[in-house]
Amino acid sequence: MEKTLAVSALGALAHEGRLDIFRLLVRAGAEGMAAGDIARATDAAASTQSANLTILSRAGLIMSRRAGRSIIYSAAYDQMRDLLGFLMEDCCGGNPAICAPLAALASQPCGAEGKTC
Amino acid sequence: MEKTLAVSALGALAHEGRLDIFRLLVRAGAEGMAAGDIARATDAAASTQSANLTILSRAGLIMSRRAGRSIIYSAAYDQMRDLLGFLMEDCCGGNPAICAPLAALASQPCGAEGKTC
DNA sequence: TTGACGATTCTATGATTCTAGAAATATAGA
DNA sequence: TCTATATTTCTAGAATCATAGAATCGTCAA
Repeated sequence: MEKTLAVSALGALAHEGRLDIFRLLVRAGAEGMAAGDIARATDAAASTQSANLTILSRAGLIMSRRAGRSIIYSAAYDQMRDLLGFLMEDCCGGNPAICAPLAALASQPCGAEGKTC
Repeated sequence: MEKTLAVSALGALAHEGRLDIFRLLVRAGAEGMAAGDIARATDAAASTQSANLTILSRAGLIMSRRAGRSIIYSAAYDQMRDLLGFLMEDCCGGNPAICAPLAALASQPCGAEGKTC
């Protein structure tokens, strides 16, 4: 991932409303959620909502598809993975000590103690 | 990690200059770097530099200590790990599919193909 | 104590971002 | 076609952020 894209993705997530939207979509899975349902869930004005969805889209963190009158948004898991990979890649440069606990965190099986995954 | 802190950390990193500083410090390891050396490496005005260091500090991503006339900054690896953990925790909610490649990414031994770590 | 140096804080200006109302666009159904 | 619904785009004011010069603070060495 390029630095510019990483900055844009980090900026998109650095907003309480957009972080809420993103987490909602990640929880919603591949089928996604309609823009209206997202707005209802996060209690935001439609136009504000739409602006935030655009920002997340442009950062590549979510995708959209039309279904009738609704537009369905879903999380772009690949991009999420790339972003985390980018951050982790940097974290290892001169000090692999941080890698170990991170690897432990990620490789722990779902349902293990202290994990929601 | 609390959402507010996560937003603040993401916001701190969502800036090219600050991302550069942070990556530099992560590479510098636990001994850190003096503010002046960072400014020289990133080619920034002293006051701009200082403002950015303050923002990263307040987000908990870096720490500082005085050494004579210099102030030495170093990356807060724990906070970095917590932030990644927070993002990963969310990514697993309803769709563990993303966990697997992430775990692979993180648990891959340093020096493996396609990894800088 | 004085001077030099490293760094921060103060300050003001310019740029960007946030927000939501109003208008416009796209689709479905009668 | 006409109407209702879902969503986006347009717009402008308010708020926040970014930047760097100038002044200040803390430390060291002579």
